Amino acid sequence: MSETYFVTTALPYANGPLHIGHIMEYIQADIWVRFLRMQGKAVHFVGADDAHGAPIMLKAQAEQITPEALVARIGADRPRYLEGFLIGFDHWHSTHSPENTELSQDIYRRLQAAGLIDSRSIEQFYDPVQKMFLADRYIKGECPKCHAKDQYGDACEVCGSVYVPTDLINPYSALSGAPPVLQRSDHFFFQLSDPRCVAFLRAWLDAPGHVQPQVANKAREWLEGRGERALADWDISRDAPYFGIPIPDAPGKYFYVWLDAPVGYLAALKSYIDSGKARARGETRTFAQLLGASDTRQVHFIGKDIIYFHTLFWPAMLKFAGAPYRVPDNVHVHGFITVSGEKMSKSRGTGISPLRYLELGLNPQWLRYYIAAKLNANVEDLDFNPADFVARVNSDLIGKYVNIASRAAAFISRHCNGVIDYPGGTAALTEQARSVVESVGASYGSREFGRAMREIMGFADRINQEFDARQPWVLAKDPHQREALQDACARALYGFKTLTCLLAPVLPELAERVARELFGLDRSLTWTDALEPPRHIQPYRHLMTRVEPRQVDALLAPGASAPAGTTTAAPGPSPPTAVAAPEHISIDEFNRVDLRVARIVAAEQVAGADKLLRLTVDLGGETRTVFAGIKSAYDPAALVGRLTVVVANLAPRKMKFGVSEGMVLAAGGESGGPYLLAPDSGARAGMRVR
RNA sequence: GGAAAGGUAGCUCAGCUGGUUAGAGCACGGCACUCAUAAUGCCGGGGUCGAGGGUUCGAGUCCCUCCCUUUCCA
Repeated sequence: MSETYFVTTALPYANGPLHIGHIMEYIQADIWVRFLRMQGKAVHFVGADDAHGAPIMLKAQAEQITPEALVARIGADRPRYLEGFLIGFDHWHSTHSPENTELSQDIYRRLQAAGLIDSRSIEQFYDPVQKMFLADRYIKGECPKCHAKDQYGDACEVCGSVYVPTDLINPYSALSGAPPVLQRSDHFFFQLSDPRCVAFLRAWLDAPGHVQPQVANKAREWLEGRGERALADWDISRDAPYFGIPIPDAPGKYFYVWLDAPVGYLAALKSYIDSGKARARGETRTFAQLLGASDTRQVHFIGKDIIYFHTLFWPAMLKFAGAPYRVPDNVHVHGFITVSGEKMSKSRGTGISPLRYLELGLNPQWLRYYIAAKLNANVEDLDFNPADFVARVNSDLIGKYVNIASRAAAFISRHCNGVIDYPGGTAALTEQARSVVESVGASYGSREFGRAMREIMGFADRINQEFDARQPWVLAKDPHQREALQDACARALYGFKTLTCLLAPVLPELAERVARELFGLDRSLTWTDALEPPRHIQPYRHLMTRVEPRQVDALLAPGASAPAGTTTAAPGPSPPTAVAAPEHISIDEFNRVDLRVARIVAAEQVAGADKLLRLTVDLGGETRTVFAGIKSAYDPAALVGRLTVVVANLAPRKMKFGVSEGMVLAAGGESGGPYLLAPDSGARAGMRVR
């Protein structure tokens, strides 16, 4: 029996919608998976939401909902993206699940039994207002080196120095603004520095094929670090309150999110199998049997930012947890995607919104092809260049590939009644195609998709050249030349079928249509179909349209990267479309509005006002009084501590109850409201909103 | 600061262990063709292969130095 592949992609954090970087990774993995399947391999391809951790807990808190509700809302959005880009996960799960709890705790217990879990008392900053320990990123203060203000607890963004939070001068909690206090607590550590772990990881990294050479080098650097850079044990516990999985026999302690996140790969597989879905697709083994089988291949696709976790912690955890857990067979690392050479940034709103791409009606296969054409097996960044995208897709897919069917099929339908015959025989053609098929297969297998696309398009070029040389449009005018016409078109259509098989992993929908509509098959194409000459066709129907530069312009239009409704897809009636869209304003006009993140430090009823609350807001050092008409929807006590957005340069307005020095932003309409705006966790009072 | 990856035609990229006049696609110019939702074919212009040294009979390809870009240092 041949191998069974268990393939995963990195789990997206469940605090926001998927971005183009996620989609690129999924497309990469999906192409690889589809290729394996076309070759008849068994593949289980699963994903899940990474649902735990402090950021999700805090974001939920800010929105006044439970973390479960937040995670469920985000999770409900995933299928739109995955189906939209034709990403064929067999199953999508969540790390906030019974399976993940069970597996994480089981792995932990096994590591404990192996003597690799250690407990130590550590001293850490604690927020007395929020009543929780603070991760480095939630502590700010003055840089001990260059004395820049408001720097994070781990590193200074101004001078670049690295330190620990306790080095900060005048530290304060980014959550409450209160000065944090040092407090002791027992933490659990996974002893990565144990000689057994180090020896194992060394061997694992040295064995060829597990990871790309550059990745192994990077991991070895960490592994062999000396002195300050020495490999440290891994703090895997967090104290309550924490949204996570409880640590067995340790009340008030939870697994650090990065412990249970990769276990989510296994939880997704287990859920897929236990739910019966896998059985329905022919997988009869149990979770443990499948994982433990010697011919199973566990493969993870990840981005270069999380190499550390996937090449050190994760293999070591699995190794020392023991059977049936298996050490990853491959960790495939890719680079980032940039847009016009610029790094994608959620905060700056650059990048491409996948949802908007779909909403604008762009064909997902265009993007799949473009990404495939630029992807290789190295850890290199990939640039999305709009003009290049249009040129590449139109010229390769429409001009070269689809055009072959379009120009040859009409003759066969018109003059040969749809029957394809090969007066010149097919042996030579098949031989010619075979070398391409083998070469492209090798490229797909090694994830050299760019090379595969070049090889495929080179073949398409040759088919067009030959077709041209035979001048079938001339032959068609002479009834005595039917055989020559037949042969010319048959060769082109055979080539087209081969091309379609080779492109099927990238263009699954198109390949499906070609198989059924053009060649009249009642099944999907497989890899061996590439060398099977077609014998008849049905009338040609146009297969794919060109990309209009206009569409790409719309995709990249300012503000396009953050479509409304992605994170707040509230059910119920959609906003009244009758509201006239305001006239366009220039970016300069928009920039005149000084929007700021503000922390509500006090909120109180206003005597004599039936709609207003008096809010005291902190704009990052500056305190303002703002009156807001949100009394009907909010209890003042519940507002204290929340972050929201205010117009900071609104002219002060004298009201009956005092002067309002700004305006709080809230959404509302016929269906309800007002709903106060809340920034994502990580935003801080005083930040400019743009 | 340390490290990694990259810097090849206007754009996006190929160029394996060093070997004849450095390639492709797109874009551009010309020609041909008209079957194809103007698609296709042929020809052509265009590169001191980031800069400077070195090794070699010979370097885009190896070594050193420097410059630039991106990223990582949990």
